[in-house]
Amino acid sequence: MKSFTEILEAYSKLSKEDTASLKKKILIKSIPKGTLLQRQGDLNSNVYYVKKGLLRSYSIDEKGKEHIFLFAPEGWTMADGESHEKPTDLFIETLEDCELEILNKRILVNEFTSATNASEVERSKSLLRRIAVMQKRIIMLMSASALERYEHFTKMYPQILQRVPQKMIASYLGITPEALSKVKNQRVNK
Amino acid sequence: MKSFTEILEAYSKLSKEDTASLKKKILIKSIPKGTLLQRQGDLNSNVYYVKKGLLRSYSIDEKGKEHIFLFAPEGWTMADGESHEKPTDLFIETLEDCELEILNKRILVNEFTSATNASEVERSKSLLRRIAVMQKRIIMLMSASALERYEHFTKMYPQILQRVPQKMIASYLGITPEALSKVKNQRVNK
DNA sequence: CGTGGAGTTGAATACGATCAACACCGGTGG
DNA sequence: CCACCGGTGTTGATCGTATTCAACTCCACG
Repeated sequence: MKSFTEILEAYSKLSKEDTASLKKKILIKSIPKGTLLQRQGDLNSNVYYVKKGLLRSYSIDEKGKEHIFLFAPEGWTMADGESHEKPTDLFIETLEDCELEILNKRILVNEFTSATNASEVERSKSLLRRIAVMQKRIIMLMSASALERYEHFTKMYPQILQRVPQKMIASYLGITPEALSKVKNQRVNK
Repeated sequence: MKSFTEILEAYSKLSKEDTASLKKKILIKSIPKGTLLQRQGDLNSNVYYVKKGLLRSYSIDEKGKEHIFLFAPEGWTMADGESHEKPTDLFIETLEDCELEILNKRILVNEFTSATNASEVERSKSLLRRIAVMQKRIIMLMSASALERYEHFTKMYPQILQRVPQKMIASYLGITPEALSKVKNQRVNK
């Protein structure tokens, strides 16, 4: 995975001024072990490229349990949040002393969108949305019981619920059809 | 979510010739319920935009079990595979009679990369790689036991294994620290 | 030293998987 | 028109895996 500056250097078609101005906005920082870089609910998140050290991102569910979402060792980038407008879902923390390249997401989006074309922006947005959906799914699979997953699904995708056989819902939720059938009964008895 | 043609129409900065040539390559097809559009291991995959109907993507694990990865109703796009060079991980199937916009991935990549700048291509690639990782993680969470997840982790991320406390590995795998400890014992007794 | 976090072990429990039997259609062919 | 069939969903009994809770060891670090 290439670092921000490497990407910028590989830039062939962006103008020199754009490249230079964006490059100025990348912070390079040394940050000690155990620092919280971002917390759940933060607006205005950053993107981190790990030059040295190790990061983790994690969420804390309603029951107070931590779920690690991703480790990012040297050469990886860590980011969270579909857009720079919505609050983040994850905490990001240094697990070792780190050297990081830090790029503010709002700046990233603004600079890039002005320097590039509409279709690519659209494409990126759609990929980011997809990532956000998958991220929520992973947290769900790690933290929620069969019942909770089902209730979440019914809320999120009522239109799909009525159009596919139950066993496929079960398969999507990661449980057996029998388990789903039983879970639905528990549910009406409340 | 915008359809391919809508995106193309929103295009402001791509040249007219590029837009027109790409537009020609989008197939619009009606496809009956129950058709397999793509199977696990296919090369040369497509991207599908659902104008009408419903798609599902799923994988089949070593034990022969199906796991639904995603439903795509009207207005969603369905795609799989990090790049057009690697074999796909998923089956894609129509669950209803569908009307689809179909765009070949290789064509998409070739046209776009020639018409856009290096940094955006780099950015897209990095997002696609991230999606591929998450996709594998979801399949893993749905299909693998604690032991299998741990063994997979040790193979994939040996460098991380030695740098973080075990309870964090457990948290990443979606199991309790106690369970991980027990799983490791089972393991040496073989 | 002594204290607290990390890891291990064991016992009891809970949750979902598996297996088997059965009810309920919806469609097909006799 | 009805009988049959396969697929879907339900229910119950049993089993297995992971969770929970508690006790204990072992360091690392003050």
